[in-house]
Amino acid sequence: MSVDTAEPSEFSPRQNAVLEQALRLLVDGGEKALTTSGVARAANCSKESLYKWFGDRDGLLSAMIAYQASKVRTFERNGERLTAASLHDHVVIFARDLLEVLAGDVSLALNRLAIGQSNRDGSKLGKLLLERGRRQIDRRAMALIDAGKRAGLLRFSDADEAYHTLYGLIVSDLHVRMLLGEPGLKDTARQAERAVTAFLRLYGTDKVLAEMPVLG
Amino acid sequence: MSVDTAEPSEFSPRQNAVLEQALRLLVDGGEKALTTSGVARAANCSKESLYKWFGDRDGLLSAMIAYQASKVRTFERNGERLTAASLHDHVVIFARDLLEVLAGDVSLALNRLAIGQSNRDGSKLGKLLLERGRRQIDRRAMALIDAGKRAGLLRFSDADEAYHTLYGLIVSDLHVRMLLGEPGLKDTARQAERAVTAFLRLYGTDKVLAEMPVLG
DNA sequence: CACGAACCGTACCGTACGGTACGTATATGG
DNA sequence: CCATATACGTACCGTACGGTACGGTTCGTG
Repeated sequence: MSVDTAEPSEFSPRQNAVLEQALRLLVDGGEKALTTSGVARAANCSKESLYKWFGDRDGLLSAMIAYQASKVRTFERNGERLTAASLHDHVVIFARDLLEVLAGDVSLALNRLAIGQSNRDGSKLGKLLLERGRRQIDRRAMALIDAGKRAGLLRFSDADEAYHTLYGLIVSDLHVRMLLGEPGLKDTARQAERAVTAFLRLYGTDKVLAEMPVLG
Repeated sequence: MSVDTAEPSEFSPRQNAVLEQALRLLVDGGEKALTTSGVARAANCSKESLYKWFGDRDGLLSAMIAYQASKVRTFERNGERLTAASLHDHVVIFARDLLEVLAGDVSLALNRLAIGQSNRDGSKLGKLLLERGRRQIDRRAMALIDAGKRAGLLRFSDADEAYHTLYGLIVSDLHVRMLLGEPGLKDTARQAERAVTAFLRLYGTDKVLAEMPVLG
């Protein structure tokens, strides 16, 4: 039940390999397939080592989340000058990346795992998942729309509110539907484009709106 | 396209009482607390009756979803004449109701349950939850925005797309956050108001936009 | 009242999981 | 070459769950 999060090389290579196998088991068979014996067998390690490294089953689950989060790296934007067109493109890319991440096997499996246990353990895993898994993508988006504001392309008083609006426009109820087992989105590109168009129509300044097609 | 659902009194009163207790157990202690023995004890019935009525544990879970869905009734709109103000008010009320439903104890517990099992049983429960639990609210919203269009207050080509936009604006990532155990929304009224304002700005005709405050 | 169906309470069975203990192998360091 | 630490594989234990069986009880019906 460790709480502190040391970013660099949180686990040994051997432990990472074990966590990788555990994630694979989880993705393939859901939480029920994720038994300590199963993980030990799949990773060719002993249960005793599992308990030594991760404490107990919950510790293993937390470690899986931390490990997966550490794998996702989002490149920071460079300080290039934003135009209406480039802002649009960047936001579209962000939208597509977001949808792709949320629709990923491992992401869905971990979210299902955390949600399934969230009203039993005081939502410890849920917190972890939100903090570790979401921070990167949130920061990227906030930096983007902040840059848009500084370039006089976006207008808003509350950046957090604007970001949540963007998020809702992009994701809608897709995430929950996928978590419930519905087959993935058909046309993510179109969905991303629609969302960004709506977002810019809501928060874009005249400089942006001037370059957008008229409604209808 | 959808499975036929025998609406009236799907279960006997006794069975409904049992399902009520089962839901209570689920809400209080999560899926782990929902054991067949526990349900039998809480509802003062025998396990044998449980298996006779619902087949097996999955049957019980499905019955719980069906029962809960049958309890939620959304009054149909009457054909009153819509104005810009009344459309706004109706959509705000819808938004608040939607947030309230999604934040409800039982709804969250059932969604967690279905999500937790969704990659094990072929998402049978997830399908059931989406079809039974969502249809009512979807129909209500579609009827509302359709009426708005017929009254010349809204403009869109694809009603489904417009509805999903509205849904995303209202819910954003709140549903998933709550499913992950985050404490509920502070100010649902404000959230609903913001969402509806944005929605009307995107899809409202001049008749609606004329009555809205200028941006900023 | 008698009969049968439905149902309750409990005891029971097989299984499978989380967690622990132990004997063995491999590697590292003096 | 030995000593120590680390980790593997397996066997084991207690527990708790899903599902079944059975005797006793209530209740509706002729």
